[in-house]
Amino acid sequence: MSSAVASNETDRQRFAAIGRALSDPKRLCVLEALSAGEMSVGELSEAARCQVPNMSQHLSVLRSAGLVTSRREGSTVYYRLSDPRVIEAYQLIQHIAR
Amino acid sequence: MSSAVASNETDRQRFAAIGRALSDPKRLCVLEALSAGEMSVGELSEAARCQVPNMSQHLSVLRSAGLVTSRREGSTVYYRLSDPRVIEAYQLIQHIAR
DNA sequence: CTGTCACTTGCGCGTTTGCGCAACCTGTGA
DNA sequence: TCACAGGTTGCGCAAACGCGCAAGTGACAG
Repeated sequence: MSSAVASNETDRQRFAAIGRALSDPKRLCVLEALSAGEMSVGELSEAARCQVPNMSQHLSVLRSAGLVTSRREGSTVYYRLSDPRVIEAYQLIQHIAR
Repeated sequence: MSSAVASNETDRQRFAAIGRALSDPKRLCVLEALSAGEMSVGELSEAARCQVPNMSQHLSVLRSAGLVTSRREGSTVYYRLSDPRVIEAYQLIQHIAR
């Protein structure tokens, strides 16, 4: 079966976690911003027009879904996409939405 | 810009609706089932091991996100994927989750 | 040690979500 | 007309979510 799609319940829960990470406009805004490269939490919160604690929570959702990774430099934390396919998936969704 | 990803707030809300549709294991189960072809609500509820009214609500989420369409034949309603790219997107998510 | 800057975490609130259950439509056949 | 099978819709509840705000942590300069 080349179009392998079938999976078990626990797998689907992991996949659903990714779907959930993609289910909020501000988190999508973060992905768009990070597609241009690394950004700090402060910069991202400005891009999404929300407060820093709120952005930190959104980033934690994206991080536990495995879509972004973080790196600390001094007191600043930089986030980046963990996988270029994340943007591919997002673009596919954009096309599906026409 | 070939990797066009930027969008405005209202667009992102539509994209987020698709993400939300992908954020539940039972709805993903539906997409897997429908990747093999049309199915009735009763068959889908059996595949996802849930009650028919519950499945009907999940299908309504998928339908308003534009991922599935329905067709009535007698008293039976058949659902199908509205776009083959839906499965592509789901497979991408599966790969991202490893 | 004391601020201070950059984040993260905890808490409380209002809203949304998923679910079971009952009621309601809508075709189909008798 | 009646009953029934296949779906949909409405309701109520517990759990999860997004958010603002306050407090906590970590790194670094003075």
